Amino acid sequence: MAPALTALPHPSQTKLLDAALQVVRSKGYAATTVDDVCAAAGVTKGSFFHHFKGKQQMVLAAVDHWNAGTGGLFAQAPYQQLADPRDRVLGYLDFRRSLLRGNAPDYSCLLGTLVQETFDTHPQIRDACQSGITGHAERVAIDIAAAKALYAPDAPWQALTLALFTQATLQGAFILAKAQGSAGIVAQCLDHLRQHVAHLLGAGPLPPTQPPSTQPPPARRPPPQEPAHAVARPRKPRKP
Amino acid sequence: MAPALTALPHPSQTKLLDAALQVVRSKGYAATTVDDVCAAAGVTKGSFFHHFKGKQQMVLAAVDHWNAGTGGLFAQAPYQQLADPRDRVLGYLDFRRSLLRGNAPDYSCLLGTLVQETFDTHPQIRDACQSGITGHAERVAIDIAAAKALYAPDAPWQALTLALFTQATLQGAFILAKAQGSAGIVAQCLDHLRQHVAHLLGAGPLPPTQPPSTQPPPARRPPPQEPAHAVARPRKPRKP
DNA sequence: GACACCATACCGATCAGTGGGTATAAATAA
DNA sequence: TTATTTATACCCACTGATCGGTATGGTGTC
Repeated sequence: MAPALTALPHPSQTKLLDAALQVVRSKGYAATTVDDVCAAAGVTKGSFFHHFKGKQQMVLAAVDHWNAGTGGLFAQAPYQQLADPRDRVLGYLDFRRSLLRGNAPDYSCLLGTLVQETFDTHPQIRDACQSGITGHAERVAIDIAAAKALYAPDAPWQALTLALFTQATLQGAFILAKAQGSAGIVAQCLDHLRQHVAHLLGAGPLPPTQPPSTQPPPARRPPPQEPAHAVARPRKPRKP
Repeated sequence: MAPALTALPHPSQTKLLDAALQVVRSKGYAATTVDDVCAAAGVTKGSFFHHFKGKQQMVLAAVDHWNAGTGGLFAQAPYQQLADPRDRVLGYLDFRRSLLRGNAPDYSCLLGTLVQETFDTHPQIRDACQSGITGHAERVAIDIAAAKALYAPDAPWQALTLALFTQATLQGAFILAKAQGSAGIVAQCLDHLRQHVAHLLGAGPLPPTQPPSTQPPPARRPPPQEPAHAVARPRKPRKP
């Protein structure tokens, strides 16, 4: 399906989808009511059912909306400019860390939240989440595979499996962050993840680009030394 | 027959709690109805509300029931008999792998499923899950700390943080398993996790207890005794 | 007036929870 | 011994509220 020249989405529709991203990540799918989404978007139910066939179809559209947003976010991220694929892989993890602002509904993943409670009851939602997660992992795996070819060509592990491992760790870290009400655990998991990935890719314990920064108590930002590295404050998570 | 000081739970109550573990892990908290649990337990609603004050209180009791069950499971596990704490840590990960039988509702974690959709709306449930997850991680961290004292006393990482990292990876792997309808990804994540932990604890790439067995493509669980689920597709297309 | 968009009242289904009843058995009174 | 009370466990019909979805009508714009 190529929506190249299809109608530009109406502002109300975008407001509803943005609201859905926030509400669903806060309350889950089943507990999210249509009225919740309408209230968060500032529109009425009539508008909702004008733009969407029903709740499930709206959530499927929200998954596409999410994939489009995150896809653009990572495609534009500064780490993509790094020449060395290993630097891009580690830069990806550091970029993930830089996104940890606000509360769990702001930085956690819509797809992981959704699939958890719908995998057995809503096959379409499950499949949409599955393809979103796998698609993202495959994009990460491209850089991993390039780095592996350079630095660990004979290692027995697979690039896609390592990419899925990073996604699993992030998804699980979001769960722990929700449980303890703090994003600190996500940063600590990213520390371990970075160390493991760096080790698999032949980087020393102190990588050439930056120290791994395994400080348990706080979640401090690692100061990058890359040139074109402005403050990564993009526009993925919406709403306060 | 002198009963214990604490009243022995009635069989119907235990049946309801066991049913709740299964149903909640399948459908999540909000989508689980009291009638669902009663039907799965083979009792009626009257019995349900005789034993529990309401749905939320029943789930809180189910969390305790879960913690008691898993606590006993890990306390009795054979790896606990190993003398070397590092062997116990790696044995714990291998034991987690051995639990991957059946479908996602059978091997995934109640606490992670619950906290994902209740952390913002049901603080009591969130706190119960948080203490359950943290308590389990702290028990794992005891062996990790002992192994670290033996094999990596000066390493900069913390035992509890590594234990939480293992929990995050498992929780996230469960999410991916739900998305792709297969437990293979959990086994692959456990391979990576085992390698990272072994590396941090100074163990060689080939551990002494068992090979890591990184089969990349299918990673199907070999059907042990059950000839039942040759095809893991018993999904019921529930009406949205 | 044709159409996209939005507002509001309403409907039908669902579900947590209740009210009120039965069954059984142990303890207690006769 | 028999009768009565008490307590636990259980069942079922019902209800009040909620929520997804609909019906209908209004408003602006081409």
